[in-house]
Amino acid sequence: MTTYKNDNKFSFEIIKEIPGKLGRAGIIHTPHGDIHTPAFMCVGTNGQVRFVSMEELKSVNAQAMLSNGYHLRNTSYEIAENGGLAAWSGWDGPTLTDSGGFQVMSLGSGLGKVVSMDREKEVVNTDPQDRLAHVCEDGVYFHDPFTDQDDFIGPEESMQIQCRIGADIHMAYDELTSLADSYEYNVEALARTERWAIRSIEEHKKHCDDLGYHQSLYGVIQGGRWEDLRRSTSKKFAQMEFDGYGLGGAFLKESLGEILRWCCEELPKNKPRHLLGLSHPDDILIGTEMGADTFDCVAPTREARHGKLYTKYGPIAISKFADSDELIDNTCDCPTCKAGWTRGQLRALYKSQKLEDKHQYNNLTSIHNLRFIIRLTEEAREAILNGNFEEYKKEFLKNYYPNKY
RNA sequence: GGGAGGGUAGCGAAGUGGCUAAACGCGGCUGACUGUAACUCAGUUCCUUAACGGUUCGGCAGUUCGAAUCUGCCCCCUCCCA
Repeated sequence: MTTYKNDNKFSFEIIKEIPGKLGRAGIIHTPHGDIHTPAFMCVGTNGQVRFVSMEELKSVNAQAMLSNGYHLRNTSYEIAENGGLAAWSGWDGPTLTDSGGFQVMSLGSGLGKVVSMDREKEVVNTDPQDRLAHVCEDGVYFHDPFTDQDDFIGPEESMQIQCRIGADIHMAYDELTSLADSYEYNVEALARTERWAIRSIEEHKKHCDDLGYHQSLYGVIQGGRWEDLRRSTSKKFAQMEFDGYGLGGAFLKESLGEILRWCCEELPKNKPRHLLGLSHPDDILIGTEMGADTFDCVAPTREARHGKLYTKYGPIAISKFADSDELIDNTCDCPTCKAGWTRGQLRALYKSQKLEDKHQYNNLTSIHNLRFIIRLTEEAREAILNGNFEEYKKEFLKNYYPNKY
C-alpha cells in the first residue's frame, strides 16, 4: 500500500509576505510532496517535458510538473491503472493538470494565432468556420488534429479525465478568451465559465479520491482585461469550495500586474494561486509581487528549441555566436553551463542537419532555460524571506531588460 | 582520337522564345514564440533605390520587335569507347 505525503492532504501555508504587496513565500503541501513558492512548474503536456528526462528535471531543482487533460484524455485509463500521473510518468512528485480550457482558445478563436502579450490591435479571431473547437453551454465540441478524432469535453468530462490522470492539483474547466474578444463576449464567456466552475466542483467531488490519494481543485479566474469582471468573478469564486485558484486569460504585458491585483485583492489570502501559462522573467516577478504563488509556461523550453537562451543580461540568439567560446551565462549553475558547453558548440548543434545533434541541442538548452527560470523563483523566494524582494526585483529587471525597466 | 551529356544566383536544382531578376530546396541574414496543432513559424537573400533603375543564366558573335531559352564559333566539366 502506497503511503502519501502530508497525510494525503492538500494545504497551503504562508511563510512570509512582501510588505505592502499581495505576494508571499509559502509551501503548498500535496500528497506527492511539497512545493516551496513562488515556484515554476515545468510543462510536460503529455506527461514528459520535451527533450528533458525526469532525472534532468530533478537536477534543475524542478518542484512540480504540469500536464494536460486534453492531451492525455485517451491515455487517462492507462494512467489510472498505473497509479496516477506521478507514478505513470516517472516524475514522482507534485503534479498539476490543466483542464483543456486552453485548447478551447488555441483550437478555436485563436487557431493558428500567437498568444500575444503586446499586440492587441493586430489580434483577430479565427473565422468560426475554420475553427477546430466550438463552445456551447454544455462544453466544447472539437476536432483533435493529432488523432483526427471528433470529441467533446465539458466540465464533467474534464473532471473525470483529470481524476483518472490523478494529478495533485486540477483546474476547473474554463474558457480562455482571446485579446480580440469584446467586453460583451467576455461577459457571456465569463458567466459560462462560472457555471462550469459549479459543475466542475460537483463532478470533482465524486472522483477526487478514486486513486487512493486526495486530488484538489483550483477554480480558474477569467474576465479578460476588465476590472469589474475580474473582481466580480473573483468574489464569487472566493465563496466556492476551491482549494486554490488559477489566474487565467490572455494578458497585455503592461496590464498584467494590475489585473492580477484586482483578482488577488478579492481572493482568499490563505489559498494558493497559479498564474497560468506565463513565465518570462518580468511576468514571474510581477506575478509574484501581485500574489501568484506558482507558474507554468512552455516558453523556457520552446524558446530554447527555437534558439533563444536566457542570460542574466537578457536573452541571446544562439545563431549569432559562431565560434564563440563563451558559456551561455557564466553566472549560471545549470548542468549545461557547469559542464562547460560553449555558445559556439551549442550553435553548431543547433545548426546541424543531424537529428541527434538537434536533439542534444534541445536537451542542453531546455535544461538551461528551465534552470534559469527556476533559479529566478528560488531567488525571489529567498528575497521575500530576507525582506528585500523589491530590491531584488528592481536589480534583476534592470540587468535583464536594460532598456525597459 | 571517336561518342554522349552538361555549364542557371553562395550551393543544389527547375525553366527550353515574351507572363523570368529567374520556381523550389539548402545555406545565410532578420524577426516571432507565454495553461505546447510549435525539433516550429514568418520575412529576406544579384547590385542600387524612398520609389525608379541597373547588370544577369560559361564566353563572344548572330537570328528576332523580344533570348537563360534558337544559330555559329570558342572555353570548361563529366561519362563511355579506343
